Amino acid sequence: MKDTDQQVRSRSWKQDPEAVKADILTVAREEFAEHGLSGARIQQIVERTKSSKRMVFYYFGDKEGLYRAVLEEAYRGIRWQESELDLDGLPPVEALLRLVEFTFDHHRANPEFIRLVAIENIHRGRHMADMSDLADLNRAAIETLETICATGIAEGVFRPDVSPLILHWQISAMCFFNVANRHTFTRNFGTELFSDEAQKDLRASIARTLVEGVRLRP
Amino acid sequence: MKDTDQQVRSRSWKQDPEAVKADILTVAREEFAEHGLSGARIQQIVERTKSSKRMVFYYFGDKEGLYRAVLEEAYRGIRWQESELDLDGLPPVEALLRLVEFTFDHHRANPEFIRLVAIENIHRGRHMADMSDLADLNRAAIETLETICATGIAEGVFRPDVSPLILHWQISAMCFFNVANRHTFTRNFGTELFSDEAQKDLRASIARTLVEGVRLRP
DNA sequence: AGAAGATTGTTCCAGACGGTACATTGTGTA
DNA sequence: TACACAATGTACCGTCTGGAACAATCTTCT
Repeated sequence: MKDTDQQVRSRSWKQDPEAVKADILTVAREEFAEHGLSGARIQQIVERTKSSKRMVFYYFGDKEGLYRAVLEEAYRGIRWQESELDLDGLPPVEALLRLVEFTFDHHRANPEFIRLVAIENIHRGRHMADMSDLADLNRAAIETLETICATGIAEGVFRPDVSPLILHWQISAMCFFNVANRHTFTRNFGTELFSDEAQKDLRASIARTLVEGVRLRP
Repeated sequence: MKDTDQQVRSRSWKQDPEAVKADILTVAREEFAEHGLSGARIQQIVERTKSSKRMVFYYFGDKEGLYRAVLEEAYRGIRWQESELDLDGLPPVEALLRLVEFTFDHHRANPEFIRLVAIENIHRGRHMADMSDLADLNRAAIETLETICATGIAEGVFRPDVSPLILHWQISAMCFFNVANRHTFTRNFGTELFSDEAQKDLRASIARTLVEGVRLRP
């Protein structure tokens, strides 16, 4: 019994349900993000898995169940990453600037998630009906902006009528579009805006736009 | 031969290929916008048509051919509508404001088109490869903004470094997101921003943001 | 009228697809 | 060890789907 082989896990050497589920979810996420709910093929998912078709239906019920699980885990993962950002103590303009830049980079770094959200919107959000635990995470996102706005207004640098929700909406819009609509935009207007340098400029540009949009003027 | 029955058309009374094509395209557009390329069913399309499955393949080759035709016509239709807007002679700030508001309304009024674009982005714009005649229409969109920006800079009300392309990108981002991501946004943050009145405010808010973003400050 | 090509109807199919039945093996517990 | 249940392998199925074959009918041109 060398514990170099079997780690701290009390699990056996042959069956590992959690690992199987995780394996399936990882592959399924990629396939759904690539081809959508109807476009993804269970067979194709299974082939890239160490598991079998049998197990997919065993653990997730049906195709939609698998899709829902993928979506839910995707949201959880993303929100968790977001919580890494700490803006406490920064002056409001600086905080907003950082938040925009962070969101921009964050979206850019997670195109698979963006695709899943776009796909779910095509389905009119039908599959998010009962994802109850998202509420807290979303509230956190808004609260961050509420703090920034409150401070900004108090210090007299933000317009007194800025809406944290609208501001969040605007940040999301810009950052989401940059990833989600990259392809059609490129086909229509060229790749000009999507080189690494151009993206840096773009990021600065939208950060500025959003900051100027909330700034109070004498 | 009463010409109350047959209009000016020199066509016969029984065969009308153009009408058949148009009929198929209309229904196909709705189905593709609703379910995506892989999700749409040819049978379902045909059932809502006065025509038959046979004709779909006769005129459009295969499913992808039909999809491509739908996409192309959708773009053509939209751009044509856009050309109705006339901003000549307006002061630049006013012109930009109007353009943003017009785009906002325009996108909102054409959710089917927005969905098609979102779907095509999921496919990485693969099906727009040879839609050559879009180039002109797109250039027109940019040229409008170039004029506005040039005037604005000349009059000293716009920053001298504004980029018409980036400005267009920003306008598109906001207006597209409002329609495309409505569902997931609603699930996450409530319907608050999507009542008719709230949309009015939102429209004003993004118009202001974008205008302030280009404004030159002393 | 009649040939030639365009348009349409009917019927069928080969494969793919999501999902299931049945049997077997692993595993924690008494 | 023996039981009960969870996890897995294998093989199979009914249906749906995009598409094709074959044949008939319109329409135009000579």
